[in-house]
Amino acid sequence: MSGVNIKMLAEALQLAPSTVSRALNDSHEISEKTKKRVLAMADKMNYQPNPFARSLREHRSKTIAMIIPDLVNNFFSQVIEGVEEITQQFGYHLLVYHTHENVEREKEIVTHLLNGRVDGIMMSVSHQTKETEHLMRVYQKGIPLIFFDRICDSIPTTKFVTNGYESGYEATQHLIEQGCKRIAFLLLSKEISISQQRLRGYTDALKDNGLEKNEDLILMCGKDDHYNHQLIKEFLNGEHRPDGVLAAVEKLAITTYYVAGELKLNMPDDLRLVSFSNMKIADLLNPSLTTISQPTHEFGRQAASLLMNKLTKRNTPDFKDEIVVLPSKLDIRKSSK
Amino acid sequence: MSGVNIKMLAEALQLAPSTVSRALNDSHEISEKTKKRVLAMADKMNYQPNPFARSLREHRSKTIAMIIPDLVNNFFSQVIEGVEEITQQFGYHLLVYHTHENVEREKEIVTHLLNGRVDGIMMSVSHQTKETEHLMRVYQKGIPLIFFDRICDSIPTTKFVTNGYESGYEATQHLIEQGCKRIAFLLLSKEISISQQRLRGYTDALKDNGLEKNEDLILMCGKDDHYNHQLIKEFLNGEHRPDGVLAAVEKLAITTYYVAGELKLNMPDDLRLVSFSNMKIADLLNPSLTTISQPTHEFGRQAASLLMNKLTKRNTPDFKDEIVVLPSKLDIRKSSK
DNA sequence: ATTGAATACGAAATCGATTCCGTGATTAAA
DNA sequence: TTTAATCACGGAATCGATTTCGTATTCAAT
Repeated sequence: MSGVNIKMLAEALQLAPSTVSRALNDSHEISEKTKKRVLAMADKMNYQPNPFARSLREHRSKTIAMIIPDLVNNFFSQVIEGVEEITQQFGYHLLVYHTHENVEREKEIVTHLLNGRVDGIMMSVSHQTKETEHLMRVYQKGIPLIFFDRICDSIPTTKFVTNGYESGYEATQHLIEQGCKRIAFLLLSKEISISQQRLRGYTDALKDNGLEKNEDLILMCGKDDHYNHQLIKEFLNGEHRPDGVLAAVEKLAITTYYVAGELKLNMPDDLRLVSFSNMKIADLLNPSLTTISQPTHEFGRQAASLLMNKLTKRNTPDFKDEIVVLPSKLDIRKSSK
Repeated sequence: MSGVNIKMLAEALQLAPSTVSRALNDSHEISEKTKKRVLAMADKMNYQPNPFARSLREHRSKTIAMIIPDLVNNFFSQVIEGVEEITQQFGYHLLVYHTHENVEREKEIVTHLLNGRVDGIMMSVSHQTKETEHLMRVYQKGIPLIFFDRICDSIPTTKFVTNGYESGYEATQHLIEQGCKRIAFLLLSKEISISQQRLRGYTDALKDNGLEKNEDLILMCGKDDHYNHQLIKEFLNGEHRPDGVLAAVEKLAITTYYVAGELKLNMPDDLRLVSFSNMKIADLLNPSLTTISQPTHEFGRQAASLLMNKLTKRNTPDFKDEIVVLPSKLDIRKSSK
């Protein structure tokens, strides 16, 4: 049934379990000769240490958790790739949990991880998570915690974000330079926290270019695609329709494509579009989509590296309460040119 | 540092640890009154059972592993979503490992999972994994193992695949009906195992329609995008260029779009294209892409359900050595119409 | 020759939850 | 009223690896 354990190994070698354990862990207390014998026998008997016995004793699991809202948006898939690249190098295991933007689900997951199952947590909070008590408990328990993208400000730890403000500003500036006079901003009401900086960049760019800020041009969309479609359609069909659109999230840009098609609006002539997005085939859309893309793999790699460093090196100081900014990149394509 | 354990709980309640354990597990040997007291105190002291102690004792981890080649292809992201949906319902944890199409990496991962860390494994093998000894070891160890999409025939267990043959046939038939005479098939050399059925569907459809099979129309592409680009460009630029293309994987369809653009080939007039793909925005490509999409979430849900059933219900028979087929769906769009 | 320190290993406790085996008390059956 | 069964719980072993104490030997130093 189960495999060989250290006791069986010890018996086969006519040694005590303690000696075998030390030999396997390359302790200086064991002679080279014995070490070789043990290693050889362990190999021969195909010995695999029991991870739970070890974790129980050592109070660490060599496992970290990644808690994310969703995967369908390929942003997080790409981040995971980056994370996994690092954790594998360190021999750590990666548990993945989805909150599906549900705060209650997030609480459950986080609470379940309070029992030591993981040595560290990387997470992106579910939209406007107001309550932070469950996160504070993780922090106070001393479990290394890192936020990325959707961060929680009130927890004093390191957070990785992208430069939403600058990107929003840059994208808006670009649209203005292309001659847009009425630039709209599309965002998901659920994503306020992350979209807010993008929105500020947008409004500041307008202001700096002497364009009036117009609340009517800021369109709050919801979760339902069909509803958004109607909303955007009315918006783009109105008398005072915008000549430029900056979408805070990819899915709203997609909907804009559909609506533009229905309304026979020609992009970029009738409407210029820029979107925050990590789509790989922006080039292939009709017209190709100007995007602001985040350094997803870098997100994963840097956050995971910081965590791995903390977990594997002795006397590492606690994470600084700071926000690390990884710049996004504006790729201008035909939808805005 | 660490949390409260069952012994501390017992002390606070003036009970034996064994009694507390039984009360928490709702044993019939414990009176209702005591159970209530224990539950209340456990709640008050914020007791969280140690998962490693439990796993060590029970020889099960309530964790399963998902081993996949890659995530960038959103096929697997979507499957994971389906899996996670099920595992969460059962309170199971999900470990994710990527092989990056590297057989050696796959062996390492699989071998590491032989120690009981997971109760079950769901995997999609890295391309043409010829050696199956490492998989056989998992099977012989008695760890429930399920394959999906990229399966390993020689292991007698349940495998989930999609109907590549029928889809390949249907797509080819569709292209023929649209008037294509010279239909090409694009595949990745690394993906032979999975593309082979699609290829057979393609060739049979040609045969059944009285079209000659032409080896020159079957294009083996490689891993490098740039190389593929050149290859496809020469292919589509030749004198005997095809008037229809069936791409076995999405990335080759993407490259075809680029090449068609460069060569000023008009789709669908000069070239009709159909691709196996799970892209969500096929509608938005220029022209919109006709796809054969797999039921990804269903893949994840069904495979995970089968596994959960096996792990949580007593006396479940071993997985049958069978192949479950989940049909793909042809969505005809402008690239082929 | 005696003391001191390495050297190389063994015995047993430990991590925290579960469970086998008892055992005193209460209740039901004879 | 005696016997048997049931109830409700305690004690201790157990899962498998690590680690704290020991201890018997060897070797060098005084």
